[in-house]
Amino acid sequence: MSVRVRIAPSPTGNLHIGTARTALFNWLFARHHGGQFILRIEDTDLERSKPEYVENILSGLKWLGLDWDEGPFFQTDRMALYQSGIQKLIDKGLVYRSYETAEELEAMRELQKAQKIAPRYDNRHRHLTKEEEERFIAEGRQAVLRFKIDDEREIKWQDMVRGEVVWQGKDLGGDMVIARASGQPLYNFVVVMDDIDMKITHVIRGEDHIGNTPKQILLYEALGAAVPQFGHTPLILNQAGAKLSKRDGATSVDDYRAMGYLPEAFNNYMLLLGWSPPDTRELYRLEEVIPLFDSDRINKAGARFDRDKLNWINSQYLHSMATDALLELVFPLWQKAGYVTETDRSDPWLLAVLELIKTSLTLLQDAVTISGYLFQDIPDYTEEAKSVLANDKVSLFLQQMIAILSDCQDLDEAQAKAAIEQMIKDQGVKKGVVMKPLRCALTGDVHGPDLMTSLVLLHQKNKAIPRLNYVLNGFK
RNA sequence: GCCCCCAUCGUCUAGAGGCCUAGGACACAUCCCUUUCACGGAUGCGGCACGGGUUCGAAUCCCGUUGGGGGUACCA
Repeated sequence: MSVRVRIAPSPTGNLHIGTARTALFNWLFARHHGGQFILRIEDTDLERSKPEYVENILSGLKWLGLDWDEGPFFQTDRMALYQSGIQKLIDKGLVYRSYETAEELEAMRELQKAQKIAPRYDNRHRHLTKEEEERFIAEGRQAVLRFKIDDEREIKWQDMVRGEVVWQGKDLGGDMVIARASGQPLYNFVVVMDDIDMKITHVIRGEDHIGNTPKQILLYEALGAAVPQFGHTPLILNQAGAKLSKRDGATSVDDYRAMGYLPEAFNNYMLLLGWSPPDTRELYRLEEVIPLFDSDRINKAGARFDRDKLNWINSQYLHSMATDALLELVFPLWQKAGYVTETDRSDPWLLAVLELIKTSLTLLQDAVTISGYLFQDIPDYTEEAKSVLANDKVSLFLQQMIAILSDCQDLDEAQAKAAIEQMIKDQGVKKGVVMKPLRCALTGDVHGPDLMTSLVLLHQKNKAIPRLNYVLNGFK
């Protein structure tokens, strides 16, 4: 039987990192086994589901390159299916109508809490007499549908990640509601109906679902369907070691996209959070892990999300990226910063700029901040740079540089270097004595990318001489 | 409270009883490269939660303790 897995996000928020990693694992599992990866939108919670979140989830998965083979399916389109399932369970006598009010259930739980026993539904309406039921109806009560759970049952499964997991029926919280009075079916039931209908063979999901699994297994049995394989992945934790929540700042894939992470890098990082390759290599593109990926190397313990490591991976991808491909990504950012316009797109000078700053990048956005001095007419001079330029001898170097540059419009790096070496020799000073003020005058800062290349690039755009003059004229 | 899951450097992890004097990566520190900042390279720092077993031998198996996490809905 061919492998069929799914990712089933709920559109109650933007694509969450945890969902994205579950999607990644499912996608890899499907690709590894030559199976199908299905996308299903779990929008049965009418109050919290929003169309814009559906959009966000779809675009996020696409951005990551996690293409799906079937779907997206929407649960709200499949109500007829759920109705038939409910009818089936009614016919089998496995569900019953339950008439408690919210207040009654609340009171029940309060009492249980006071008695220090586990809060659970006490199955009080499981065996209602006809008279009792009629009385509730006469009172105008609405009934939910509850699925009977046998307290004596022991449920066990062989988890793909954790091995054997055993659950006692009595710990499942009593008979479970599978549909509201309105007829709206609820999560645990709907998931099972869909997974049966979509012939899902392996359910790989977060550990937070582990307690749902025994309930769902019972539903599979009740519906006379084969139980799929389950695998519960560890959770992604925040810095404090707790489940990632909205309060932890950046938790959606979108946030990371906006911050300047590459999808390849983000995938690579998520992969390493909870899965480990068979050797010590850390950098993998998706296609490369397909042959390697399987559930047996998924870790059991939760993993903290570590920005330092993500940053390092992102920088590795950025540094090794082809410069023209990188330009495609950086150009819009430069445009936004006002550094370039559409007509500059094919300017080879831009490639040279990227070539220069590439190894300094951690985030895509760094390409804007780091390259700013090359695009401005006159850079912003830092206080530190100004104090370097305050030295008397500086003007001599700057004037000599102007002379060299004026003589040679298409100066190259070797020539520039030779000229400076000559200058150093003539003056009998150390290299830094010349380089430092020159850097400050040309770039406005004491630090930055290679000075020779910067000089050439600036001169090509006729920005070098004006800057030197600007400094010589007392920053005017 | 109850149930479930988990436990190796600060973080992510390798480790399936002897290959472990516990390996790799990030971070951190130092050095090299270098006009600077980065990049790159080298070195270093740093860990098997604890207590009992089992075994000739345990990071690895078992039990307990502790710690952490998840769940406990007419949410998903």
